[in-house]
Amino acid sequence: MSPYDPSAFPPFAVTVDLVVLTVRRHALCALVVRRGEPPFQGRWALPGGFVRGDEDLSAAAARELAEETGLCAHDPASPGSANGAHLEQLATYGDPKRDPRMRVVSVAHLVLAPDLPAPRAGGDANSARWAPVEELLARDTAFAREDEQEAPLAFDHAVILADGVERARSKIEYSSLATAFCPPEFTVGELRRVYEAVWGVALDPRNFHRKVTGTPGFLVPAGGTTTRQGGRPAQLFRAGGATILNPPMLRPEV
Amino acid sequence: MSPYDPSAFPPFAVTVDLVVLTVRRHALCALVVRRGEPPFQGRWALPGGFVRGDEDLSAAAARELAEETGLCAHDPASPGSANGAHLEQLATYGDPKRDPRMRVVSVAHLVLAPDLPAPRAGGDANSARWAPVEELLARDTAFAREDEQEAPLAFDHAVILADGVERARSKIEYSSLATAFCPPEFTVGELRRVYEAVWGVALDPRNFHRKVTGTPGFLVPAGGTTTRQGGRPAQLFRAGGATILNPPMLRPEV
DNA sequence: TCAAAAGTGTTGGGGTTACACCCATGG
DNA sequence: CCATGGGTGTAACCCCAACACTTTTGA
Repeated sequence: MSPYDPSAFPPFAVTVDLVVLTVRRHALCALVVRRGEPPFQGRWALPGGFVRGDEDLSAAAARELAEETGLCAHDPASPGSANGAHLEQLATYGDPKRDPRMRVVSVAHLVLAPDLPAPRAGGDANSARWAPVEELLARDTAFAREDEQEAPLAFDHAVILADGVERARSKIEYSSLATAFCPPEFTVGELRRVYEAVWGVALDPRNFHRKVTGTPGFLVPAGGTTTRQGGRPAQLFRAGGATILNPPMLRPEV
Repeated sequence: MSPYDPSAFPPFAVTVDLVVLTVRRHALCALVVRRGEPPFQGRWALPGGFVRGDEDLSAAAARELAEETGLCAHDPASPGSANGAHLEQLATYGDPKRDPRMRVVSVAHLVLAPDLPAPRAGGDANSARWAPVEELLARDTAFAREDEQEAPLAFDHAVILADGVERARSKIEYSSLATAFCPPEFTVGELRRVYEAVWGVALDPRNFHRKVTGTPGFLVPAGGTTTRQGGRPAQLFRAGGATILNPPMLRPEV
């Protein structure tokens, strides 16, 4: 049996699905789109689509991201343009029955973006929204056996979303990834509120300040101050070159 | 354009590749097989194969593992049989040109196994071996532009291997995964030598002992002692129920 | 003046490092 | 007896949690 023989292997459809996270109104939110076709018609789902025949996986993810949000992805592996959100591969989901139509293997990607204007989904603003993660995942469990319409996300997207959220939660512990949720210039307090929203905990502002300003390369002063959060003016920072945090930021144990 | 239309998406071949790691003679080793066919005929490659049409990704990885090594995989997600090696999904590689024959997306998996008798590759012992990862990855860079025959692993397998090794190196920091490299019963010294081999560093035996025995749930006494390492008899342990280590094991910085 | 947020100083405790020291076996 | 690895004790040190306290703005 030659490896060139097309009958030697079954054909698969390959897609990318996106877990796009942001922090809005002190809550961790994910981008979801409403499905216009069966299966799961009218239900919310993660954005995504087919990988093209000549396209790399990360390129497909970046393309879908641009199509759905207008965001410009910044894959650390292939340093792209600025203004970019963080993009990384998350995991691959290939259960034979995950799509009732055919055999689909989906390579999920994780995107972390600063707070943005309302999303657009191919120009249709009604069919895309930022939803609090807590709501999406709680609905998954609590409403599962009640109302089919209020049930989980389409396909296995609740699992993918949960995996993406968990990845984000652990990765901001030991990396500077939390700055991907912030605008280019931000204050220490704004960065702290990112951690608090993603982890769902309260952090001591004084110790947090010492920690992040005392880690070399994490933050660099941007030269100005702002009072947009009220109170005493706060120094503005940009993300520094450091990508890993050692020692890590400690997450309080609930 | 209906999603049911087969012409709406290009067909892909989907494979699993395995990064199977073990510790032999105080060195971290990976399982490689010799390719019998072009492309890369005669070169070493990671074991792997096509995913079947009705098969889950982790099931395909476990099947390939059994076929190549006789190992029984123990996927934490789907608790299987005992005697099992640790198996987890690593990452997915889908560059359009990674296989010159056709469009292949490979879902790489990471396997951690205790030291084993010489591997068998479909009964052919000559075509499979444990190779020190240092050698496999050094050859990748040092010999790349000299002798084509001594060049890197086939396809993009050097990258996949490097990613798998990096995953293993970081994961033993904050999890009890290092015990997957040990036989069912092992001593603290044997576990320490696993860490030393994977990280390529020397650890203080006294502090290591205190650390692992002082972490609740990491190790449970198995009730006996052994002198197989020489010196004073050492207590035997089994892996405890704890899977995450908090605080983590600290890796000395080079 | 007061509330709110930004910062700094200080103290106590847990965990790690480095190393002195003892224990138990095989050769 | 001595080399080898196993295991305990201890002091210095680093980092973090907790919290008192000062600074600087807007309302």
